[in-house]
Amino acid sequence: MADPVYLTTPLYYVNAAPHIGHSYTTVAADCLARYHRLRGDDVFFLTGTDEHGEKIAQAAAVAGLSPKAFADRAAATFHALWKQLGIEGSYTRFIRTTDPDHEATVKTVLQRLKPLLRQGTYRFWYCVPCETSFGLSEIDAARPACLNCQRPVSQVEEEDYFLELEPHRAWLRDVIEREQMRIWPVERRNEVLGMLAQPLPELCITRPRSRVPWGIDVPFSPDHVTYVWFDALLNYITALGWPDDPRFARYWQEAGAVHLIGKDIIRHHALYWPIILRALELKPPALIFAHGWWKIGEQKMSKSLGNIVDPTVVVGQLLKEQPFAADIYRYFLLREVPFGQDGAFSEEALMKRLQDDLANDLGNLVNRTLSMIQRYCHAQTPRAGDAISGVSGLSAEIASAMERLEFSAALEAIMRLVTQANQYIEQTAPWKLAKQPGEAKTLQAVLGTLAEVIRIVAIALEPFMPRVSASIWAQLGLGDAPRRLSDLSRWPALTAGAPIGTPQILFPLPRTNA
RNA sequence: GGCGGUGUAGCUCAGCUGGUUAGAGCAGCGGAAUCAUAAUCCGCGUGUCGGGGGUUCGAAUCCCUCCACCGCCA
Repeated sequence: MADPVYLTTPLYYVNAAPHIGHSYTTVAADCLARYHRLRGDDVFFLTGTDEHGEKIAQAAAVAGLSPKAFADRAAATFHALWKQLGIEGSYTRFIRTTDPDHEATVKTVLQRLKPLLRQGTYRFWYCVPCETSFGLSEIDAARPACLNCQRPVSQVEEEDYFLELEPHRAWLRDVIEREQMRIWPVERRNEVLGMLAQPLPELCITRPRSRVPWGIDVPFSPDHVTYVWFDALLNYITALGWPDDPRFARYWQEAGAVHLIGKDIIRHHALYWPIILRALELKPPALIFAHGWWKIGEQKMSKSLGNIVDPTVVVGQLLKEQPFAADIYRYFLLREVPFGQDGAFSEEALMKRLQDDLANDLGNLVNRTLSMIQRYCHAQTPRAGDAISGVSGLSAEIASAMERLEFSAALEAIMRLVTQANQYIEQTAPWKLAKQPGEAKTLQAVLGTLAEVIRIVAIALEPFMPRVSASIWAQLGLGDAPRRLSDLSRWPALTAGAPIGTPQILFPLPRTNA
């Protein structure tokens, strides 16, 4: 039967609008989810929003809203973005940490862990004007200044509940070294192992309600709410209906979780999370993949620099002339940089990918082929000749790339086939064959071969550019026929004589006025 | 300060456990073609593989050291 797969993005913290980084993780997860579905796997794909904590309460106050109303609005923004990027409908659930089932899960977990918790004193830095706290290690004790406003911060103490991590350190190191929990890319794994070379401090998992009122109740202490990260991580099991839902057995225990995250939250996912799970006697995730950051040109993206890239602007404005703007953006994110490394976003780089890879190579290949079929074959699918050389290895190449989450490598392989098809056209020169009546059969075979290649490209592109893939599919006249990964290695698969669809320019480019 | 990483063509990078003339994409230069969105295709790279030293018959690939940059931890 179909293999279960459990994929997650982090729950995005709703204190700020979604930016390119949020979209990166979700696009990658969607691509992986689509790939698995194309393969026939049974995918549970989870994303959502993280809505508790002091920063949300603050942002809400600034907006003049209740925290919940603020979070509602923010969650809607994320929803809308995923819709725009072709991801809505792909995720199995959009979970919010304010969802009732999640709050119930958190409370259940706290009850279960209560015997393991220790009450103690939590020390941290606090900026009174910002109402923001910072961990002890975040602030330079020699010059204690707020990370937001640079004003002086002071150390504060409060009574909280702690979960001990140190007793689990040796176990965790073992689990990572034996690859029972994989951490990719390997640099991140090394970092985590580095963290595990020293004793782990306790994890403070509550906050006093008096200071942070916006959080999930701690069932055994009316004076406390749950620390937002502790709350947020648990979503991964809430969504599967832990503890009793059969989906939990299927997707968590059987499949093993694949968590896609940004490298900034590796600690929470690779240290805290598996230990929390162990305390609950649950197995750790199967894979944590921490991707890199998008820099803007040479610079780090930051609020203070004012250079935050809003995907809505990229898709809705920069690419507004494009019928497949979202797919172009997706292609750029997944193709430009190997997953795991930092990348540089720029309008020039985006436009270059659009023009070179998509319009000139891919779009042109589809268009020139279909227009020749229209002209030379009465718009009927010709019978294919032999496959061109790049076809046979593609399936394995994609499989091996996707297994390692090397999205850019998979796209590179697909685009290599596109280039080979363009080369094939030059070599066979169908327009010359068309002028030689004796070559009619060869002409048909050549164009049939090209149609098959385009069919294969369309299937292979589905996870990356679903709408472009669907358009190519329609242009081939395949309509509602499902795309399946297994058809990647079928040759030929098209029905000779079947009518093709209407050719459509995939990536219209403005005339170059040079 | 501790741990780890990186430094290869103008740019971004591949080069695994050492072995024929060090590669790709992009950019650049020259040419061909006209089916196609002036889109495509072909040809062209003498790079001190960061510096120095060492191991080896042989090193970009191993070891030492120095320099520069980066990450994580403290």
